Amino acid sequence: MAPSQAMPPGTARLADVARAAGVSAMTVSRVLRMPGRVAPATRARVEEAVRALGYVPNLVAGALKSQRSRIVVAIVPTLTSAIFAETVEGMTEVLREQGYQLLLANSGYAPETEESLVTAFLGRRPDGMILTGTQHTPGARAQLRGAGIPVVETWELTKDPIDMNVGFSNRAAGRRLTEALLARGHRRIVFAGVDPAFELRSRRRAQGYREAMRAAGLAPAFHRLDDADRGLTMRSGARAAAALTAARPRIDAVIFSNDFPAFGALSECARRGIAVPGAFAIAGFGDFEVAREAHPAITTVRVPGREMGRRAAEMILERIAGGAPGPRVDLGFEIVLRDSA
Amino acid sequence: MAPSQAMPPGTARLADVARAAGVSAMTVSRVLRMPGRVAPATRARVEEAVRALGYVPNLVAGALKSQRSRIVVAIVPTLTSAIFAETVEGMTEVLREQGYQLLLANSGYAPETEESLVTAFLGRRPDGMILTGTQHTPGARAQLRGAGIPVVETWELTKDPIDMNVGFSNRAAGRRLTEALLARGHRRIVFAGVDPAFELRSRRRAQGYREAMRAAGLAPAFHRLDDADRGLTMRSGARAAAALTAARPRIDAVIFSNDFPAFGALSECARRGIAVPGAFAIAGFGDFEVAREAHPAITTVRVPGREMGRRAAEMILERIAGGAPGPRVDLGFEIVLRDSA
DNA sequence: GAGGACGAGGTTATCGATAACATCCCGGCA
DNA sequence: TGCCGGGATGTTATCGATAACCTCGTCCTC
Repeated sequence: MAPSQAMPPGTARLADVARAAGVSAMTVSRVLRMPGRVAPATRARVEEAVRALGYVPNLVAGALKSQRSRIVVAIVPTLTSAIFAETVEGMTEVLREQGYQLLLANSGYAPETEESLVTAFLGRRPDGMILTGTQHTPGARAQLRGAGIPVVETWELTKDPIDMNVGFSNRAAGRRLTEALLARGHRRIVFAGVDPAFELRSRRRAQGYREAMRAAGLAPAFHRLDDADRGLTMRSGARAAAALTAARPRIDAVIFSNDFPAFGALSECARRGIAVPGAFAIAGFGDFEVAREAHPAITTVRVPGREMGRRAAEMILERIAGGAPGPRVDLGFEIVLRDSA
Repeated sequence: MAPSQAMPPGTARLADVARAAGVSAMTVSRVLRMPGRVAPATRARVEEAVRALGYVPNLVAGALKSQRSRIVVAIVPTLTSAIFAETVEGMTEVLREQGYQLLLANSGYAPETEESLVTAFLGRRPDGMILTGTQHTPGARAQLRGAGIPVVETWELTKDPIDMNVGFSNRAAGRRLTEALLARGHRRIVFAGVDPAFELRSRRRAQGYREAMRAAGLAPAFHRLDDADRGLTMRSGARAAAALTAARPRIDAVIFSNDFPAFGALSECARRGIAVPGAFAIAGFGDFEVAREAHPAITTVRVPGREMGRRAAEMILERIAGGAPGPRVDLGFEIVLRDSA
């Protein structure tokens, strides 16, 4: 008979399978979770019954009794930035192998939204939580500390993590990129980013930039991108280029806090017939595909997006398994010199 | 006393709150879910107790008893394509307002992976499921039909949906875009997409393209993008441009099944000094930001990514609430003529 | 041949909330 | 005055699985 004849959802329960196989419910449960501990003949009978009934274990019930939900929560600022999407994919890859599932939400870069998401998700009793950045409300921190589950903060390094931390130094990246531009002979270099009050990561990069400029005896300058929604758009970069290429005295180079506005600026220069990097050099951040494929290709910083997701998930799983991974992992970054600066 | 003093996770239960407030557990439950049915004075006492104990309702237990998980599952091919990410964001926006949460996974474009995800997720007893595309294994379809939950298939239209369907006609979009290029005087037009065996949506677009070509008395031609991982990359478009611009007789225009390879092709032409659209016209699909911001800007098809996500979520919620939304919603598309073709 | 170690499987008692039903109390109306 | 209706709250019985504990053989060892 067909495994999935019409049946009201959740019709088959563990007990039904047990009856069909002539064993106890516990034995069925064991077959499903620890097949090694059941005699082969019994196991075969149970597996057959599972198949015949189209039984799908109710993980909700299992989670309640066992106090392990096999769910990990991830909160990212946005999914539409390819870079966070990669981090999320990295997480799902690792979690899926271990039978864990990912509950996802985006905070829209707002810590208050993040806090309310944390509250709501904690109700699911997740086995772990992965956050983006280290900027969280005191309420969110308190709840997470109190929840007693492994927590990983990603995309930045901090000395005071809620629990664990995997990322890279945005500040060092900003500094090194600036130094690279200085080495190429640029002097009047501007940093363009969103309102630093909102985006800590971008602020850190700007900070590194400033250090490098000052160390070279030059004056740092910040240009604020006018992204209403804080999502870093190409358009905002184009507008920035329009403004900055007109500045006098002439600006040599602009470092954007993200490859998208950097690309927008590059395009704007193409439209205006401004030579890049000859008349105006451009650098970005993130090493998205568009930076590699643009013409000229964009100098940028490669960051370990997917790897951060994988490591974060691995750290959570290791802790669940009873291990004690180091609290802080620096995955580094890489300056990628291309033609645009 | 502080709301969140150190406490073993999940310490406070409904019963604890009830005791602290001097009421029964049921009353606390009512305050949380149907505040209107509790006398104001009682409600205030309960709310105070909730706050004092830092109580977070255990949704796992609630889901088990009530048979409503307030979870909706979404399966997308990939998150790294900005377009699916937008769809997912649309879903989370709508679901969050109603207290629902999104369980997410990516199938990597593989129907078999999708099926195993469906099985795994069904164990969570979700209240609804949203899939991408209409190409699913028989096993997945059977499970979903049998699960008795609302299901929405997105990004395509089908006459035989598992349950509900929201999308647009990829075929009509392909046809209309081709017609637009024909109207602009292009004759030798090639369609470039990934292996049609894998990506039904792209195949449908190619089909529309073929229809338009034949209707104009022209021979259609397909160029296969060599994307190993089926993720549509800019790089593959660049390689395609390298090959196609060398073809003799000359090719007038190429329609890419996605804006990313279209952009890659555009860049490759810039590198080679080939005039676009003069010597080689390029069109894409999706209306991603890069299409709008590239120079020249890319002619493409705007598709309602976010809106599909929102509508899919709304349809699920409406069904849960007892309504019966129409089974099929066509959100249309829009041809966006720009400079590249 | 007794002791016991171990493998296989069963029993029992929850996990924490909520649906369904029961109770109580009070005001209004005949 | 007595009865009824309904708002406010309490009681009871699960939802479906699993941790922890227990039983029963079997086979090995000294």
